Amino acid sequence: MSELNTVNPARYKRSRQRQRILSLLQEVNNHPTAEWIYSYLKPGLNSLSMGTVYRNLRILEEQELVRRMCNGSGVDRFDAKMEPHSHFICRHCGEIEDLDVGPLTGLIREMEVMTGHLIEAQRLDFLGICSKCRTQKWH
Amino acid sequence: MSELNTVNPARYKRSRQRQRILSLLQEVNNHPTAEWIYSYLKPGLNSLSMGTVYRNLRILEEQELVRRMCNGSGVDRFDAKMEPHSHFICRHCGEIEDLDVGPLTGLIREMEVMTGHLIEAQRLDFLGICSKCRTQKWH
DNA sequence: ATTCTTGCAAAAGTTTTGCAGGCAA
DNA sequence: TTGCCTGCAAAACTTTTGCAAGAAT
Repeated sequence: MSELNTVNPARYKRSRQRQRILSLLQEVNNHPTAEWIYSYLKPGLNSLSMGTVYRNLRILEEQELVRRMCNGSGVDRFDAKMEPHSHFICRHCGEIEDLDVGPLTGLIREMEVMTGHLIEAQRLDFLGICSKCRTQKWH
Repeated sequence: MSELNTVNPARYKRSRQRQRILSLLQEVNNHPTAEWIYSYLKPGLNSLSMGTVYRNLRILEEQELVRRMCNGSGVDRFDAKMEPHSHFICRHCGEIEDLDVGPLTGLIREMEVMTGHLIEAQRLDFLGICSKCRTQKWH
């Protein structure tokens, strides 16, 4: 299991900064931005810089330990939950919640046959108003 | 039908630039970037500027005549096909193809009951290797 | 006449990169 | 020792915005 949780050691060394970034992403479920990660880790890693955060997020993404999510806001978010799942995004408060929807196997097969493409992954987001926001008056 | 193809006239005037941007998006199916739209229209609209392109894309998006797609590249793409559909994105050549997958009604209901959220829209992308790229050696 | 729109240029905001020094193997 | 990694700062990019002039109603 620990082998799945580290970068390829033949290609990358172990650095404290990268370890902390990965551990943090694996512990939280709030799909943080690079800025949030930086602010969170900075107090315990005094010399940390944004360049390092961004560089490592790219490496972790390339090593398939982290996934990048781009919503419309222009700021990317990151997620270390790698099992296939979907997201619910509240268009009022912006909250992103994981939803356990497995791969849409039937649909994928159907699309593969119809198009001749090889489908390797899916990305499924639901947009709407979350239950908390629904109970308020503005909706 | 033409009423559905224009912005709210009580709120916005008709401008040549905006008309051209919308028409272009309704004619093509290549999910272009703002830069592509600008380059395409510039020859016939000599004074066009990028600021105008971006401003109008926002207005068209707000009027629900155009949808914004953010892939991981940091450059947004735009789509005037407003019927619910999915996308196939080739991770080799980058091509984006429309797939006619309607709303996942059953799944949406299930998720709504389970979470209490109100689901208003879905976004479904398939990622993989397109049939053209599959026939080449690099895969 | 009033209000929306444009082009231009500057600004804003996020992400990337070059470099010299530091750390890991 | 070799090569990856970091911090810093500058650069690169995409997108937004202020403003004065122009167009639409």
